[in-house]
Amino acid sequence: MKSDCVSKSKRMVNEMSVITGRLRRESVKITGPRAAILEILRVSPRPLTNKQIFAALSPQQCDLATIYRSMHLLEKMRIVKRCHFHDGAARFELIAEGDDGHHHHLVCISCSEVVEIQECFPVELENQIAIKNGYRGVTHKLEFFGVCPACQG
Amino acid sequence: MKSDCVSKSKRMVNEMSVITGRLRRESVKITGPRAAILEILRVSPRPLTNKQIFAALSPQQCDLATIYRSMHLLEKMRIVKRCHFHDGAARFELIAEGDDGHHHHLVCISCSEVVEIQECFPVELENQIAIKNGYRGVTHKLEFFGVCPACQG
DNA sequence: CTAATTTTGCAAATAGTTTGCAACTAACGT
DNA sequence: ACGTTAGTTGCAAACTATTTGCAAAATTAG
Repeated sequence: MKSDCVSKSKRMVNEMSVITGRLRRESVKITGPRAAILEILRVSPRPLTNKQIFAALSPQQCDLATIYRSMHLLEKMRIVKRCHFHDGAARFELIAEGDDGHHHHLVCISCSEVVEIQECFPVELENQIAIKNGYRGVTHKLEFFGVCPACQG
Repeated sequence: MKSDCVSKSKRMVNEMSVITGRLRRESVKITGPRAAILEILRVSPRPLTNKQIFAALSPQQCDLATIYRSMHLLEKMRIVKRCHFHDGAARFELIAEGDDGHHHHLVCISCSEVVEIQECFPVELENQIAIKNGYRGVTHKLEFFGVCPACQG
């Protein structure tokens, strides 16, 4: 039995072998760039922009265009989730296997610190909205913004 | 008393005179481009991108850059609200005088039809989130996405 | 009407993202 | 281990949204 006693966080579930298994299953090649990108995301405590991922890679480990292409692929495979903090750049974070990746963030408008939020928009209310308007397959995008403790003057 | 019996919608409150009054009060000049832009927004049933506003104007009534600048100004003055449907371009809609402009949208992922939604994320829940994380001045951005009645195969 | 000041048009600069294409490589079968 | 082959990558160029410098033009106060 492992002596590793890191708290059972989402990150523990995202073992590289689990992810690469999923890739293989869908006959997506596990290349150097992809492994490197996934490793960056795996250890990041917050969603990253493509540029941030690029910067986190060892010098020229892969092209920025490859990161963009990888994120599209991983997003389609539901391995990463795209989120928008409305500063112009998309951000990505790993979705744990088995998790639907649906959660939200609280972002500091001053220092950009990001907290993952478990609370969600009430399902019944969302259903009501869908029914009232005749829409099907309704989902939502929700992000919170405020000033973090450290940035409160 | 007016015989006009259009339903008392948000649009009725946005009389041009009311808006120009606000501009004058803050010594912002009422120029041709600004009046034209505001008129476009006033009659639009949905938020518009800068490019859509530009297209809606009479041929070369104003430059695209002027629209961008105007939207920044109007946003700062809280005359328009910026919203994001996550398709790469910001959209803007008029905020009625007295209204805080806080509401959300339900967007069809197929035809982009937009419905304005009155339901909102529960305040108590938002407060809980703020307190739990020590954040101040917490607000949120929320948009719904689904398939509208007309697009349901 | 004129001065003072703001605003605009135009063009060029940014920033994020996408794409064509030839060179490259992981994965599979042998 | 080795070649085949389809999926991938790097590079550069193209695109889209947005911003900005600056001289010319327009609004408003007096």
